[in-house]
Amino acid sequence: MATIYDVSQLAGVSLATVSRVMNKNANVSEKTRLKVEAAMAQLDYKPNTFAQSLASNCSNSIGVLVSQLDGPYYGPMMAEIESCLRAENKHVIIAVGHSNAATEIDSVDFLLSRGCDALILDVEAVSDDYLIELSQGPTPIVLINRYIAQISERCIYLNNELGGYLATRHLLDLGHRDIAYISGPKNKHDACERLEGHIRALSELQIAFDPDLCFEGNYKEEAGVEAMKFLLASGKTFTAVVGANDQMVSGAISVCLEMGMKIPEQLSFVGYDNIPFARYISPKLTTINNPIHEMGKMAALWLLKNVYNTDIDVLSVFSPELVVRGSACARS
Amino acid sequence: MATIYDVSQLAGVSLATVSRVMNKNANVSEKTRLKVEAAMAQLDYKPNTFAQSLASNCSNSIGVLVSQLDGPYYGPMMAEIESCLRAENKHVIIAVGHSNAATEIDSVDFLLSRGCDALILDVEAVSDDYLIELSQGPTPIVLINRYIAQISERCIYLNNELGGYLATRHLLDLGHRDIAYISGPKNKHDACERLEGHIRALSELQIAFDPDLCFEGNYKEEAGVEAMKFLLASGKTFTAVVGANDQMVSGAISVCLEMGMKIPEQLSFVGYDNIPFARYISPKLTTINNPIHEMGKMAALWLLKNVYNTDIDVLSVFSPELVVRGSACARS
DNA sequence: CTGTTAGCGCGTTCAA
DNA sequence: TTGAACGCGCTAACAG
Repeated sequence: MATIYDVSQLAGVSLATVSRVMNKNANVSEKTRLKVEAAMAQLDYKPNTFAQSLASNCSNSIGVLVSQLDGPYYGPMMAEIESCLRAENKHVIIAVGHSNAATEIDSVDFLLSRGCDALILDVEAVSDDYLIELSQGPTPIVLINRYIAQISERCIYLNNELGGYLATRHLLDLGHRDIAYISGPKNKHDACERLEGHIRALSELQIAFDPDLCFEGNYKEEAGVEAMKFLLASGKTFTAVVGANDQMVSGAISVCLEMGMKIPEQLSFVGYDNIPFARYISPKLTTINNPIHEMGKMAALWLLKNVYNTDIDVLSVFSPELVVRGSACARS
Repeated sequence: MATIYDVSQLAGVSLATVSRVMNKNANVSEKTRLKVEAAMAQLDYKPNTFAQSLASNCSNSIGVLVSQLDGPYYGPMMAEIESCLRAENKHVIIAVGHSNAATEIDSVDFLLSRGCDALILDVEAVSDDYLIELSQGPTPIVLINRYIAQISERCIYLNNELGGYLATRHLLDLGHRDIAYISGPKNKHDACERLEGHIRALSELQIAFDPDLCFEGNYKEEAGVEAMKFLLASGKTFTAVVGANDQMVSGAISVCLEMGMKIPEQLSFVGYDNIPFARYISPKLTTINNPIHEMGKMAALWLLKNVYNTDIDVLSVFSPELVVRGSACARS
């Protein structure tokens, strides 16, 4: 493997000059620059990134911590992050937190020990205080899907409460009054916020929230089937159900269909997230769009701008939006 | 940040000794080892991975190149790879190839330039020759989802032809004789192999393959809807359709459902891959299980064993298997 | 605009 | 079993 030294010899210049042409910025005369570039090409020279990192204390790597890698949710986000960063020749190191505080902290340490220049975190179990303290450390962080007032400028966040509100509001507008709710795990911020939105929509029409009509699931399909079975067995009346994410709704719908129910005629459903599959499920899911890939993009661009001083525009904010498809209809 | 030097001072030993206790193997007396460990703890010492990599020429990082990150397919694989590698304190750097030769090659170069100790590649567009040559380079590679005879020991591979055979065979066994096929892109190995399996099953019963009953899609849901529209409009008779992956089948089913058709009574479907969502689609997909996450695991373990000499057992081989659910029934 | 010279933090001989 | 010394490949002052 050719080193910077070999290049400098071949080009007849010093190490420093070679280093200068590599790192653009400095002033090098056209002539010597061409000489050096020719030498680099001839030797097929590739800089050693470890040496660069050691000397410059910059690794050009970003750590990305997500709570899971399987499931339909994080793929689009990772894809955006990778492509934005890659375009600037940064690389991404991944870690998975499994929504578990110990694992999340361990993952952060892992990423930090790997010398990441910055971290993109989608963490759920860890405390606000931990994150605030972390944000004061030497490595910049950006939070996805979480809002902490003290470090709000580092939070890339969707208004989950509003999304929950919109979902339920849609059903209310369609005439439904008895609306069941399949919640995400109560220990997750987004799950609580979505539920709050649901309750707010209800209260606008003076409808009391009925805890018996609410089932707490874990965001997976299987929880949706459990929830539906529970709700159906409860003997309670309801003409619509809101799910805290599309996966649970799809699980819930599957049990209804299996029982021969007509969806949405007999029961309306509204989901949340608008995962790619939502439009190919039958019936097509009416849901709340969660622009998770855009949030990934924004996180990446934010870092490019604030950590690497790249000259780019960071996107503006975004809001949850209702996507009307076929899983909810007017109350008969 | 404390360095090895600080630790050596505090412990009253030399740099080399500290280095020795970090890298276990060497002989250090119990007494001095404890002294050093105490010093490391007191200083909260964390080794600088760049310096380690530079000096040892080993980065403890594995590059993983997949063709896409969104979609239901690669998530489970990435999850397995991350967890296996992470357990051994290796980290994974990701890159996306987008099934495009230039991008794939660029990604490999990118990963290589990042000093990865080894590469896990899921590439489709690049030639066999390129991969064979790459495998002779200094950085070990493992191929997922691809078989190249000359480097077979580095290929982690599912028998796609057999899977295609099983899918069609199942429909044949159910009495179907006119079977449409929604193929993946013909420039992808797995797509061709699956189709070959389909044709073999057909030929076992002396049924000629009818090109008019075959539509080439791009593995996405949307291609499934296009395919279905095309097949329905063709005027050809068929009672069943095999899709080269679950996503296209779900797209295809969605158009049938929208037209009011009864699935599977009027038309049977068999998919491929058994993506997590397959069991929550309505009707639940009969499909071919593709143990992609196990392949990811195997790739990771193989590297641990062969590159890092970790003492672990590598999994045995696996085969595609039919998963019977509700999207295909006997011909009426 | 270019060259010289120190490090960056650690692994690894080679002696002792 | 331990320590001294060198080198990994590159960046960043500082001089000129």
